[in-house]
Amino acid sequence: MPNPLVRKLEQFTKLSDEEKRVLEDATSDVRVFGPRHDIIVEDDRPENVHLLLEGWAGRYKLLPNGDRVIMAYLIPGDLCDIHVALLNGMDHSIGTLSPCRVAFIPRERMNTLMEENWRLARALWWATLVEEAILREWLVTVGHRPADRRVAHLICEMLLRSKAVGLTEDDSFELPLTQEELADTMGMSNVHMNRMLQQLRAQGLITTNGKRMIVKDRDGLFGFADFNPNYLHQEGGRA
Amino acid sequence: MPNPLVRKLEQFTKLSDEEKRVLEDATSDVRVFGPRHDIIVEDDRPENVHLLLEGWAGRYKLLPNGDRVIMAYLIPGDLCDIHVALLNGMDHSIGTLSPCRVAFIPRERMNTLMEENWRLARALWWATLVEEAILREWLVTVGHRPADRRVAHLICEMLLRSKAVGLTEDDSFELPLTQEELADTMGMSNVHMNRMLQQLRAQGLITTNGKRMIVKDRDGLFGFADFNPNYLHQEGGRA
DNA sequence: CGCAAGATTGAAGTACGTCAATTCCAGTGG
DNA sequence: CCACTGGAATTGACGTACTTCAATCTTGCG
Repeated sequence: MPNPLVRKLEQFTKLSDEEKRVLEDATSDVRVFGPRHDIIVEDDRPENVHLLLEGWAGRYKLLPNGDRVIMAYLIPGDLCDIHVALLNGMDHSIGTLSPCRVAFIPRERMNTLMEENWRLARALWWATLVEEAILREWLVTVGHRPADRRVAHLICEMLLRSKAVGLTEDDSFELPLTQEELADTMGMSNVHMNRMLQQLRAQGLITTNGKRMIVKDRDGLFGFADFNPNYLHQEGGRA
Repeated sequence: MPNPLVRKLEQFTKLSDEEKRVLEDATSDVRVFGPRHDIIVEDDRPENVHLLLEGWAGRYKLLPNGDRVIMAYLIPGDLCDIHVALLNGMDHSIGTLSPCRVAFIPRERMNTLMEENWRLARALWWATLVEEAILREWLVTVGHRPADRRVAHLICEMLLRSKAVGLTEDDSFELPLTQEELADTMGMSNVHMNRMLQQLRAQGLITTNGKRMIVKDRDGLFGFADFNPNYLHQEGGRA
């Protein structure tokens, strides 16, 4: 199985064997977590950068009123926190959503790796810019789309992101989240999330089978969600 | 007047005279725009990176239903689009909100500049990570805070960001936006934005004088907004 | 001084939240 | 193999924070 980070970065630029080796080497310290387990919490200044190899995790904050806000989903190939290689500390927490396999990369190692190899640094930067683009789209979705299209849009995105790391089968993928977690992500109540999912099923756009999300009418869903995948920047990078 | 980009990056790390000179040199091609003028539009692959020297601009998208969504405010010192130095194209547009002075930096120049100077590249990367952190906080705000606190939170942020580039006087700053633009930012109607501003005035937290926003009770406003400035990463960078 | 954009107000509708049951289901132990 | 259990999904009734529409009032500016 190829390293999912390598796979992801190669969407942006071809990596040399040497570069791939460096990345592979860095991801040798692998640890396993159960679901709902914190990897880093706010204000930490961890000594490691974390790369998700298997499972889903999420960035989140807890509000004084008790609300949990999920601001991003992390899937295999995603780096949790190059931030800490550059920023002062975490302004949010990261926790697993499903069981996960996570590679721990020492922060210093990451730093020298980037300093010594501009191409690699650039590829990693590219990955954070894509993350930022996703965040912008979520902001649009949460702020300006009605609840049903919000849910539809999220499903479209996670279908494509899952596909990009080889985790789809036809148009279905594992969505290992509860409706409450989905609701905390899209800024709505779990009750309403439930109703919107039912509606999408009734519209014939999706089916679910346990934790598996099956997109029955891909074009229909994309259209309904007003989904433009350009923000995922998946077309393969610049020459 | 010092270059606002230099000023900003020095929040992260001390720059050498040589590094400052390189940045100054790069920002020699300056152009002026009136308000509501596009600098880059979606799907562009512009030949220049744009640095805001004076005025306010915003990242936005237009939705099929006609909604305009403003996803970020750019103020002096902010880079509009290092994205295009790395990504395939713009997934959103950038337009001025007030009259602006903008420096045009050739994309290729930016690329070689970063490639040749890792410290500078790192500082620029840091800036994009801060931007990402702001985006996360907006997502929290828009998705999970009631409208009155949403507005309050935005005012807190823009007060601190303005202060960081020397654009405040006591606790007041220029907010050159219409209520409709503010509403498009926070995902609410202009009518409701108007009412929330009135409420904040009635609570004695703010006053306005034309386009000037005056924070009358800073602690009160911070408290009401549940504002934690950690996400702005303004304490000065790592050693 | 006059005009257009922006700010403000009121009234009426609605998409969503909250609360509280009830049902479903995967996992566990007997 | 089945009964038990606790979390998740689902349902219904009801309340409310927002939106929309439409009018009026204010302000900056030529």
